[in-house]
Amino acid sequence: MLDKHYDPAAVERRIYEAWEQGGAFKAGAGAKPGADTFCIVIPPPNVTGNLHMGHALNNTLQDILIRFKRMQGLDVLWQPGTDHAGIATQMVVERQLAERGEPTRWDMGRDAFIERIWQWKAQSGGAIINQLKRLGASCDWSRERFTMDEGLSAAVLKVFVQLYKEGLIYKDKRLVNWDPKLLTAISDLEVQQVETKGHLWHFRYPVEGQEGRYLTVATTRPETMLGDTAVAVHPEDERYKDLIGKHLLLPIVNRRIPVVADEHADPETGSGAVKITPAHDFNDFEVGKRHGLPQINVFDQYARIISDARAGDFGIPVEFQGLDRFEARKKVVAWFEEAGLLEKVDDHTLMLPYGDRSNVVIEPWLTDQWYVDAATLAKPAIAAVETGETAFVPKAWEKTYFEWMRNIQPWCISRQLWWGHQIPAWYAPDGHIFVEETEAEARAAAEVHFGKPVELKRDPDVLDTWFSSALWPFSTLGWPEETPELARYYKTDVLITGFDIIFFWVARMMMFGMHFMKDEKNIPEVPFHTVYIHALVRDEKGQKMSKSKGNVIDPLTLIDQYGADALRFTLTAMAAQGRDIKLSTGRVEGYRNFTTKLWNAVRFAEMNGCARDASFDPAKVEGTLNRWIVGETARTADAVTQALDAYRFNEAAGAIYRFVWNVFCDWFLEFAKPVFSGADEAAQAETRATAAWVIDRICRMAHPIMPFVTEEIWGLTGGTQAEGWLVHAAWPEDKGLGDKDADAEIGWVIRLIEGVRSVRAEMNVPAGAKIPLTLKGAGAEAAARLDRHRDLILRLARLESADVSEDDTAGAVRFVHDEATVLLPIGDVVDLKAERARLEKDLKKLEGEIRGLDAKLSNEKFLAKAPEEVVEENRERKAEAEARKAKLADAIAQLAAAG
RNA sequence: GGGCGAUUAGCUCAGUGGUAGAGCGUCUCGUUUACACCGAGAGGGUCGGAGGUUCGAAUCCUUCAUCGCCCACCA
Repeated sequence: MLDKHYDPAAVERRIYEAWEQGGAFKAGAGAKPGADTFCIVIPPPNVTGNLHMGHALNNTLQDILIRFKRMQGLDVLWQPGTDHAGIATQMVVERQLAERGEPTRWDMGRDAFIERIWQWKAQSGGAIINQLKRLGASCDWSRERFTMDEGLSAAVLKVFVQLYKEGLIYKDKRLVNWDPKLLTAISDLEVQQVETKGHLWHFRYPVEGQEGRYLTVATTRPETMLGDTAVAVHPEDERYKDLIGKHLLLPIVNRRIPVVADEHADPETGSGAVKITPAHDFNDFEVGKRHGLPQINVFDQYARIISDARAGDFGIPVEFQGLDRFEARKKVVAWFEEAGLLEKVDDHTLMLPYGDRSNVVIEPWLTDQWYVDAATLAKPAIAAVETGETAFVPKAWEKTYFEWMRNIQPWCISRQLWWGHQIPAWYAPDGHIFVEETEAEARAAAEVHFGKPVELKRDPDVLDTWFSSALWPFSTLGWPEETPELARYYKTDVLITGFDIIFFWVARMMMFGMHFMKDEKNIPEVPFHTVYIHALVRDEKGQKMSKSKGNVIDPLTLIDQYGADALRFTLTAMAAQGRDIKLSTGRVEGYRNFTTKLWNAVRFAEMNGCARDASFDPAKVEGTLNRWIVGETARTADAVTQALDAYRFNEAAGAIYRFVWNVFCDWFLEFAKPVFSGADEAAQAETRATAAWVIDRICRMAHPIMPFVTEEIWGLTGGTQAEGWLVHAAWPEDKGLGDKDADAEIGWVIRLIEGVRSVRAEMNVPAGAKIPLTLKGAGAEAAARLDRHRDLILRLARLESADVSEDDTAGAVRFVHDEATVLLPIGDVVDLKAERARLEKDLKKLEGEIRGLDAKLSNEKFLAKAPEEVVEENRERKAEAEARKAKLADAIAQLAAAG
């Protein structure tokens, strides 16, 4: 016996545990023999992470596809795992050390610190895996991987070494985005440009040999002037043309710097003269290279002014040495002001680069780093999307992908961290680099090179976390080993992710996948044929959820409150192919109510003895009601299938919602009530079996979206004996069921009941009052329909009687129902004036409709150019409207006669 | 500076050439073989503005307005 309210908290844990213990999600479980494969690799969440709303949406959508394909009998693998998240994880553990007053990572040393992180991972890492389970994710957990586990690390080494030997990975000294808090380089993608209100300082630089003449430069970064090695002006700029080739005397450091002509200087901007600091600005770096300027690095790794021997060489006064960059800025500005060389200060809005993890201003800094030649790797990855080998859904995202990939910059992959894949490069004392998968191989190579053994030192840096993520679609399947899984499931099918990850991850998987994986004809093979890009989840006001704003909705709280199914259904229903989802808890509550509604419908069916009948054949039902609901069910299942095939998740959810609530509950079950309590045993038996069959179909088609409640119902209604878990039950393929006669007849009854209800409510007929109904002018079919369904019409319209008759009752309330007029003689209750007003309102509306249709149908161009079926449809509508109009006019006349 | 997107009922959003929809909220009525996490009914929109294409436009095009996002080295 089902409880009155479904209790997700109690049911979900039990069911998930049973699924897992029963191996329900194992690769290939439940597949038909010889079935095709369907594989999704999960976007690996950070091992430090907690499930947020974005994960909930992302994994709900993946789970829907996985469960859908699994039920269709495919050999399904949903490959799970987590990401070691280099910076994030190292920060978490460092913070923990600080909180506990334990030694810092510097105190304990690299090996001990890494060991410490592994301990942390064993204890508290991967909480998100359990959270994914609470959401209902049906991953093959027996295959869970971690980007730092042995196999994946081997894959990383192999990829790095091969790319190095192919010349696609190289080391270079150039400006990088340096994070002076985390003390590491980061890639362009990890830099966030933030609009900031600042100032533009105008400094006067004295011209050498021309007493009293100055060249004014404008800068947003005064402190970098200590490293200036030139000033650039536009070659055509008349104001400064005579100064080109002359020299300036750089204040404070008394450095003699040239005025160079360079297109980079824009006469319209600032003063038209640009200070050039090649070691601290990306543009200036390029200008410096063009003019062979020295690169003077005035910052240390903390972005403080250097204070070692070089400081003196560069002429940096002692009082500036060791200052933080922002302190140095103040001091430089003060110096210029005092010296009378500060021309003016303007307010200025500029974009400042911030590190996405550290949230400090990033410093362009000159260092040696490792780079991937992304431009070369991007070429086949671009072509694969151009040819459609991999397609984005929605397609508009391809444009974003192309734009980035066609302008791709070298990818800086080295990080000055400890947690991650250490770069497999060893240095000989003379600086010669040996890149091999193991130290032994590096030694051997060095011995060959030098003709004798030499001492080697390994590069201390680790790789960008996204480097290992880029291998995820094949490394998780076993590569570089030639595993059966790799052969079977690569290429994978669909990748589901948010648009913010297209550059970080999707593009890089495309590049690496195509470089390392080849099909049987040795042609590069993409990692997946479809990339589904979903929206970002925001709060109900449309703001990005963030801890600092305090507007974070925790999916686990919602699961506790409303159940995982309700959350999943909400996210699915809102997953239209757009940019973002504004989530409100009211919506979740609404879909929680939906699960309760479904639950109660099943409970009602159970109370009325509806049980599965193995011999039931939906194609052979006889009762009109049953033929109708069988057809509705099949149509809904078909709509859901089509929606899921097209990744229109919201449409699938909408179809199920409407069918369960507005068709099955509102009408079928109500219509079934008189049958259940009636005397016709044959009809009763068929209706019971039909109801049970429909519930079975609902369970199946709703299972991908709401797996828990459907599995529970399926089990309680005897599903498990027949087919095992609902997880593995066959997806409904009931096309062609139902018939038009039944649809027409049930539709007629529904409209009749709705008509009566509407009139009753509008005329304020007390809900408890039973009134007689007369159907006037009814044809034979209408009379028969009334006869066949009299019981339930009486019941649902709250009537005393319902008969066909040509007798008119003066003063009856009336409405038009197809060819007939419905008369409801409600005697004293009728307010004739109100009734007349009601009818005239209807008439007016109808006349407006007819006018519109007339205009269309008398338009010759419309008749000539519109498709025949549209014209025909309009004709029918007009005929119908005219008939209704005549009936209404008649009704008003009757009323006038009565009054 | 370049690109993308949004603007539809009080709110949150579907719909993307052929009779304007849902959820929530509002109002009225209601315990009738499940469900008040319910049922019945009602009200509510010139689909951001202006042009255009079309027999027909919320839907396609142009333009304007407002809001948002992404990319970019402008001192």
